[in-house]
Amino acid sequence: MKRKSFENAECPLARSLEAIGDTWSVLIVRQAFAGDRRFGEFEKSLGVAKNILTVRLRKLVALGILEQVPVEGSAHHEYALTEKGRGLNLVLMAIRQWGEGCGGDTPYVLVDKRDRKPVKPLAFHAHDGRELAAEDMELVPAEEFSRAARRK
Amino acid sequence: MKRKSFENAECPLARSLEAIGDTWSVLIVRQAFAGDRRFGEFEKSLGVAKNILTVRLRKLVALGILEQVPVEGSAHHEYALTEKGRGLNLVLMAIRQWGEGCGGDTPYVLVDKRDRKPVKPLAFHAHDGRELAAEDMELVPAEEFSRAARRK
DNA sequence: CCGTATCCATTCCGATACTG
DNA sequence: CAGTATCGGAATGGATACGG
Repeated sequence: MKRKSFENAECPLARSLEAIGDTWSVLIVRQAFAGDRRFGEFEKSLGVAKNILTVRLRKLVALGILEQVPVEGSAHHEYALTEKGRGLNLVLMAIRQWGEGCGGDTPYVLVDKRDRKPVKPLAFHAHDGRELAAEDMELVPAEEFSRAARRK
Repeated sequence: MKRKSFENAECPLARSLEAIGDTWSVLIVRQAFAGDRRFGEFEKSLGVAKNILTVRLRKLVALGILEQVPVEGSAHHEYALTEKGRGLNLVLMAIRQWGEGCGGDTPYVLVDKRDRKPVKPLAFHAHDGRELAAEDMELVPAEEFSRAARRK
């Protein structure tokens, strides 16, 4: 039977997974951040079959994560991250940070270009700047929250 | 042919995807954060087939993301997030945050339990606290970084 | 209530050959 | 170089029936 789709899920997590819940797509985005732009670059750096790459690129373009930009002097084009696509950097880094925290070695360090110092690990911060643990937070429906805020 | 495996990839991102690059696994973890603990709870809240749920739960346990805890007075057990599993909260929230930033409505708000105020959006911060954009950062091999640090 | 076992349709993945 | 077309095998997903 057909695989269940989460496109119209009310949960933003499930909806996002429709976009990036696929391994190849994530890896393609990673390579896009690494500088890959051409079809052949993705193909070589990922070792993925052409047909699969074609489908994935199309999907990412359709989702507004990549966009095709024409190349002057060539009939072909390149794939560039859109604003939306660049927003995935945070997600990718969160995943990387999690993976490194768990047993593995740490082959990469994220550094500030300006002073070459490592960037702080991602963490939650309260409105006043306090760092928050997962247990200190709660996910509430937006509607309920705005009602509570109004009452205040 | 067999699907390519990224278990031994040198990239922590690819390795992590082996663990959480699957839609059902992520959704199961989400439900675990939401409070689901029993097999039947996951089954009902996700509407997933039993056999698939069985496989996914086993995988998550094998990966050290969930653990089985015995239930007193019952022959059965519950599934609880491990420390490693709880670390995924940041990843899930990063994905949710990204999904919300892109066109969709924002059905949920993450609030501080203490003062009920919304938690700050996730962002990168330099060592001195400055907020950083993706373009201001660079991912460098750990070895290279420690060499540079030593030279300083 | 918590799984396991089996069956079938669909989808996916990789290789290869082919086109402009 | 950048795809498209096709194919076989593998894995996945869902339904259902069964067992402790």
